[in-house]
Amino acid sequence: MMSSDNFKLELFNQFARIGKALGNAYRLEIIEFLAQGERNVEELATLSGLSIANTSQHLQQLKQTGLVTATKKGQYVYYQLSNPKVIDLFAILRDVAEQTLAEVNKLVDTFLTVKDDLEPIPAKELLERARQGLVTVLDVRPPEEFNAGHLPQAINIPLKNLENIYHTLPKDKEIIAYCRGPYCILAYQAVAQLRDQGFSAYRLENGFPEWKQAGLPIE
Amino acid sequence: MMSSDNFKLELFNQFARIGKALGNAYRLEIIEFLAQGERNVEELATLSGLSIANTSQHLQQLKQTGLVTATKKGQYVYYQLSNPKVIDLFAILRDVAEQTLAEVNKLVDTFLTVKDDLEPIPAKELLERARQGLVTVLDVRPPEEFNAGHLPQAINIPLKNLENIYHTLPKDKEIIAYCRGPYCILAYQAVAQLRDQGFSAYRLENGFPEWKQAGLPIE
DNA sequence: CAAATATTCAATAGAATTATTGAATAATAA
DNA sequence: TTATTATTCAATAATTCTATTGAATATTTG
Repeated sequence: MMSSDNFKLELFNQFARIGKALGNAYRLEIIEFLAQGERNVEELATLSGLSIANTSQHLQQLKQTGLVTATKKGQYVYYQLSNPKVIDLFAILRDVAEQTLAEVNKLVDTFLTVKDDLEPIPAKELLERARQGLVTVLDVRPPEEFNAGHLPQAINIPLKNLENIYHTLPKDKEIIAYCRGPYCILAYQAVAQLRDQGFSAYRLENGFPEWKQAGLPIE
Repeated sequence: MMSSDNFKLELFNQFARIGKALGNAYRLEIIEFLAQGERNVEELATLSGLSIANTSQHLQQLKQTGLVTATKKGQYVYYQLSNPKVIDLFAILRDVAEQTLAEVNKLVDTFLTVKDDLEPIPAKELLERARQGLVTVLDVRPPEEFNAGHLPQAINIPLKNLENIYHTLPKDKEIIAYCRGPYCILAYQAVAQLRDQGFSAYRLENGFPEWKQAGLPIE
């Protein structure tokens, strides 16, 4: 019979497995990608810039700790987050990092120079204003992520297309841009470009996964 | 100027530092001890069974990731959690582990055989019943953790003293025992012993730190 | 049936992590 | 001032982690 000290150590070793799984930048990035919707190995490798073998290795680790699940479709293996709480876990990990690691703030201050987040108006108010056509909600993620789920009334203009399309946007409406998460550069760059063109543009602080996890409506 | 890919990788490397810090069973245990109140190196070494040098090494890592802070008092260095959100982070990490790692449930089912948690009666109701003297709230942590903070109306009987003291407890009142966290064995063992002696005893599901983080009153 | 494609596995090398041991440092007590 | 105590540092060895490379496996296409 296992002693209570051994039991506790074994149990905490299991908890530590989750910590280890999150202890690598690429695996965190994969989690962020999967938070937008399921992806296959090749897509994840391309998105992250890793080799396919290395991507598969990281996915095996995430799978073995139960953070992701896999589904075979033909010869493609699609990966999903196993549980929406993984989004909450990553969100609070980022939050803690933001508050405890000076380097996070230094990086953000240096690189993400478009400062003002959207004033934290209630999500319900944003939804109502969007419904009334008073603001443009702009999703700058790739189309397949938009298709997997997005904010109600959102339009999808991936950042790389923005330069060619912004002139079709009404200038008399505020634009609220959002992306994969709170540190997604695409939303920052979109807001910067739009402001350069005279638009009144802001960034939603969180991304689509956090919005969804908050129980807010999605399409 | 840092490219946006580099920026993202650097930022996620910072997030990964938090994951790595949590990727070791002993550091998680230290976090759980510090969640009850500040401790010095020697105390933490004794509680965890690690050498003082090794304990200090783990503490340096936790300090460098900002999860703990240190305060010198005479020749003693006292460590604290830097931020109560670290308790939330550990709680959700456990929660995710519970849902994704079969081994967690296997360990718990095998070792913690006293099954019924307290029915999830609202904390407010528990508090009111304690105030009216209808239940006994029993804190089985060591006295220094009890002194650092505890549930209102709680009495402190460390598990090792319970055998000699339980006869002083009123048998006509339910006993609600709590400890350091949801998997703390001391509360399980207390409940088992009390039931053996004919008491109507249950375990509070969470520990003192989670109670506190929920904004519930403490003494 | 063979070729192509997607993915995983296995082996390897280098880097990172962890525990141990002894030395060094800082603060207090005698 | 010296001895004691508490803690940290540094070096080392063992273990674990990560990326790479090539092979193996599974599925689809021609």
